[in-house]
Amino acid sequence: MDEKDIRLIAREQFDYLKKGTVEIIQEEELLARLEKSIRERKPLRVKAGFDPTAPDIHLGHTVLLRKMKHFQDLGHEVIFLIGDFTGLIGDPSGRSTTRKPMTREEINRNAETYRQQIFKILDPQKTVVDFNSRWLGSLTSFDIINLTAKYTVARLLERDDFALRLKSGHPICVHEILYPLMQAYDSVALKADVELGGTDQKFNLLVGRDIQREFGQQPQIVITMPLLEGLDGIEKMSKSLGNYVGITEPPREIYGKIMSISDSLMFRYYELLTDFELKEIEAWKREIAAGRINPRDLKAQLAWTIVADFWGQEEADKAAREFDRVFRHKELPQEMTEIVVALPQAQAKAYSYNIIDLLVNSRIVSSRSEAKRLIRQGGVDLDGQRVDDINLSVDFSWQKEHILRLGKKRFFRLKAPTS
RNA sequence: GGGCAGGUACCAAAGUGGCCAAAUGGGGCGGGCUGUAAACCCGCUGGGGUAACCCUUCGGAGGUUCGAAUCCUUCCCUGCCCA
Repeated sequence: MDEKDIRLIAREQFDYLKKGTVEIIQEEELLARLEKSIRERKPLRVKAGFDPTAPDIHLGHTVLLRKMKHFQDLGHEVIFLIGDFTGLIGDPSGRSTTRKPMTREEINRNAETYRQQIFKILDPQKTVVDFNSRWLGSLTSFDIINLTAKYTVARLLERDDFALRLKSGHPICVHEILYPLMQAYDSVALKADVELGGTDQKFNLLVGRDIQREFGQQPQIVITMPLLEGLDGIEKMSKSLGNYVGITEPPREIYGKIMSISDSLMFRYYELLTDFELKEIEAWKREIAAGRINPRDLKAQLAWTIVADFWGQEEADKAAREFDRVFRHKELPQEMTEIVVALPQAQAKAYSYNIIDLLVNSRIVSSRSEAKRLIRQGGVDLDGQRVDDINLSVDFSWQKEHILRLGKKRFFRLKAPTS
């Protein structure tokens, strides 16, 4: 292979990798390193760190995972680093308050869940899963002092999160300041060529470059990926905000959640979560503006595609059918949560139960006040009839089951006790 | 170690003796409109009660008072300034 070919292939790889990124620091460095990798037949070491806080991987994570996959497609070595040690500290990124440190057990459990989930996207054969406690856990106090001596307080405090907290009078603990240094040291330990992260990680990733240089290594190339907005379209997708879609959620849930996003968010999701070409997506926008495409159909295609990614096409078809059935044709879902009604004998009068008791005792709602509130607001439906009387008694003596609907989305099949 | 300012519901933030289950905004939930859209409009958002009303809540624990989120004591937590 001559130099010209090498340059050509490197360029091709570069373009493939650049798609969807926010920033590559530095582009020329990446190009140069791709060339070197091809020339020496040595794959690049690509690192991405994950905090073991969320037991569920959601679509937000997949933006990054998909980029990791792209590196794998090109034969590079991808290291999925579970920050089990740094998890004990808590990443201050984007935080206005100190993160609560996790326990060892929680971290282990979450780490295991990660392992089980990431291979829905990454190639298990080509993925190295590592834990940073492997090296961080055995650093001596001396090592740590030595590490901290390589950076200044001012540089650590200049980052936005800290500056903001400092200004608004929120506490910053010393261990939080140390976080970026620890993450940077991961790059040293792994001799990373590239580190991937969300845009919120930019600061940490850059510290990695500086620290690697201090340790006599060539600084890693930093690639940042956009943060995916959550279902609300405003905040970033996160478990704690509850605006997320977990990749292990049932197909129907994923489908439904995607269908509920706004049209503008839909395009964002297309861009970051599917392999559709940007050109095609832009064309759709024009078609919608011209009234030639119903955005609903496009959204259905998005929902289908995402479900198919994680559950296969058959499940995606099923989810789509079920969705149409329940929400377009207003029919009952095929599967509903079944609840066997069981009330204390004293309250059971010939298998006739008060609606409030029914809701509370079957734990569908958490208090009697809430049950009343729901009924008064017209949010409770029994066998297709809106319940407007909070004293309604539900008869199970001749009819063995009832269909209960709460709001628009929650369905229950209530069954009489079998005894 | 000293001085000052704070800690209010899911979050932010008013309230500084009774009119406070606690303004307002956000979030959430329900209804309307719709494409389960989004946006928008209306309502609800501690618990018990059909209701009158009662019970629990304003960092923790005590106290003053007929009555405390509000006053006092003490403890815990946070920020700022000084050392």
